[in-house]
Amino acid sequence: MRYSADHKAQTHKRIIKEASKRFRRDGIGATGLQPLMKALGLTHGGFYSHFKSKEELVEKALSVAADDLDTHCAKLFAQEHPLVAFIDNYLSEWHQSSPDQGCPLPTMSSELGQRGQPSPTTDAVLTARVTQVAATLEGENKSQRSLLIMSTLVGALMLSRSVESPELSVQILEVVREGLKDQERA
Amino acid sequence: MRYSADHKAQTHKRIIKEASKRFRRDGIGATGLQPLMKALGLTHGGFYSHFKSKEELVEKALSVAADDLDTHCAKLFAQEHPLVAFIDNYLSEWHQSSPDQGCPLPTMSSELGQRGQPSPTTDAVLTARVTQVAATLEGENKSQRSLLIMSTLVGALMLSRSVESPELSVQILEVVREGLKDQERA
DNA sequence: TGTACATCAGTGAACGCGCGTTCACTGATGTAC
DNA sequence: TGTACATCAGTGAACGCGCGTTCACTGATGTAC
Repeated sequence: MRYSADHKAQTHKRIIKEASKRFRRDGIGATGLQPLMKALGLTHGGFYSHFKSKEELVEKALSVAADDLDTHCAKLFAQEHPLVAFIDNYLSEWHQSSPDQGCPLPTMSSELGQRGQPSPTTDAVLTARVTQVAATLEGENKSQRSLLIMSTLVGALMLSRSVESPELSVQILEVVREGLKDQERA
Repeated sequence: MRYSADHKAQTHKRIIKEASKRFRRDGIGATGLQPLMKALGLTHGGFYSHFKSKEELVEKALSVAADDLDTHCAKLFAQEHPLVAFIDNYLSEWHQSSPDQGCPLPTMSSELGQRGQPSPTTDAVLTARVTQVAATLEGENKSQRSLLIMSTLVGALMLSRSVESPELSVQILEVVREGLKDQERA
């Protein structure tokens, strides 16, 4: 059943979009292609007319997650207090409970490292944020301090999501959020 | 073939030990019980005379990893400059390239969170380190500042391991290591 | 001390399952005449 | 404008594979007499 004009491109995008959500929410290994395609109302066989392997999808999905994040962050950094806006957003309860729509670093990077298939996109996402954050800083060693801030944000969000106690989870967000802002104020 | 006295206890420990390495190095999902038992010179069927499920092994292995870390950290915090020793060790190139022998937080916590089986041991490991670090601090808000330091360490190590570029990997270690020490000196 | 028996850590084949991937096929649409 | 044909996104059964788990079995050792 041949479809009109850009139907394939649409489906292609839909697969990547859904994958980029699932990879971030459940992890790469725990995301099956069969359930993924089924969720889009498609059968799994058709997958390979879009991608040559799961690995290719991983790379594309990570890339799309990176683009989403770029768009999202552009708005934050356009605000009056860009660093405050970024930190508050990164460690918001919304971000903590929406891994499928957020930064791929706390969810996907450890698995990508363990798989031995590290992606240039990981580096790109990290350096993009480091650059944006650095631009908001005053004084010396901007990029170094920015890298330190990013490490803290990624670590805090991952821990906040992984911890069993809801109180500890919230505490991590709050303490790190306020601590980081205090640090750069001083 | 019945074995002498404490033979079972020995094997039990060996399984947990090997699992705690593999879970940290490869991830939980990517670690098969069959290869794990084979690596110990055993067959996979015997696994269930030691544990009732893989999940039980995960919990025990995480617990052992936590104990290893406790022992290791006790030495560091007994040194003259405990915080410096701890930070330097946590972000050392040895730790970065030995996930199977190091802190389980950067390797296992995100997967535990994603699996929806968060473990109290995750919380225990984190709070143990937070308490130890807090005890070395001067001034106010010790536990808050300690939690911020731990988030930074965990995030930095995970990123350093996940990033593609070796230069960036080393840079993360160095910058965060020195940045954190500077911060607490000031 | 010597023999019969019970124990049970470990064996290895088998279970169903979901994985990533392949492939012959379908059939609605676009194109050519 | 109407008809014949080519295209190819998507179908769905099947592939081999490794997973976690089960289970009837083995056989060296400890125990009982």
